[in-house]
Amino acid sequence: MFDSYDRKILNTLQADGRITNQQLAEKIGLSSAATWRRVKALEEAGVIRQYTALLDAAKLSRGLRAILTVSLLRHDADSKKLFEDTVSSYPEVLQFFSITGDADFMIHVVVADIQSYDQFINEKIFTLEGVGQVQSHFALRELKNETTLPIG
Amino acid sequence: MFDSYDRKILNTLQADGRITNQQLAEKIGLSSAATWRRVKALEEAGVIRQYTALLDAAKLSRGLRAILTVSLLRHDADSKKLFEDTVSSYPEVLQFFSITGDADFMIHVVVADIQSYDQFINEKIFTLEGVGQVQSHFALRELKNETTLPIG
DNA sequence: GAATAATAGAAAGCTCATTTCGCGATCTTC
DNA sequence: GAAGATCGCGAAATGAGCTTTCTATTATTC
Repeated sequence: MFDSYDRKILNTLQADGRITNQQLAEKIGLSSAATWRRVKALEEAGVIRQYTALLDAAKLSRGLRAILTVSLLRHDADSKKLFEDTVSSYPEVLQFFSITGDADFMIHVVVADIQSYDQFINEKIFTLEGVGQVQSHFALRELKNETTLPIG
Repeated sequence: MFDSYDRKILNTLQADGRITNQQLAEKIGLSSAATWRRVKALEEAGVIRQYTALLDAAKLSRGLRAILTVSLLRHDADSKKLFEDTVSSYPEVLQFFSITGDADFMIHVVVADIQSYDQFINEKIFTLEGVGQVQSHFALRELKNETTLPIG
């Protein structure tokens, strides 16, 4: 599917999304034209979803990271859909998964401080219809926080 | 701390990390020279940590996302440090937090399939010294998976 | 309200992106 | 194993964008 050049391109772009095409070409050992065509093909195929700037949450007053697990009281399609759409729309929510295990959902939230968190959970979670068990965990330390997928 | 121009720059670069400086300048309403200086200052200050390409995990045979919670049997500094350094070094581990609650750590892992996960947890987690309770949750659906911080 | 410090924009030179073209390697079909 | 097709490469040219320097303008401080 992907050859060694593609893998090098993907790894390099994960490490530096703003590298110039020429530098990328030199790094992987192809001409700049060939490199450019491969990058465009990877974007076209959706392998590269997006380019983004990763920011420092603490420097932007978003120092508190919380992980919530939530169970719903009812599991009919409508209740679930409403819950999913509403939670997805919250900007404080960075990750939101439906998961296996005791809880139904895991929500990853970034806010300024514990006061903001209190406000978030009271106004934006507990007010939702059909919310059952909710557990909050706070990140004490970020030992690793990456987006870089290992490319095999 | 940050004025309206800085916030616009950060939001725009989060949405498109490879936008040209000229397009960015036009979008936020400053000259390209002024915009360029602000972007460099934000990079210098570490507000912008990194530019990266976000890839599609499924298209790269990394279709299984698991969340583990782990407790350690001993909590002396050396045991913890060894555990933290080792787990951080695993490429399958994208996020790794020390958290509040029953468990000590939360680990976010991306692998190809359930066989790879079995291999990962048996060879790379259970083999570590002092690992106690481990719980695995699997992501059934990714309802939201972003890196975009809300800028206030 | 004058002095000082920041910050803006214009212009210019330099770098880079993107396209077009032709070549060579590899695969397919007979 | 030869003819044709296909694919992907690199060279070169053009247009677009980056980065710096210089000057003007706008805030800030006393």
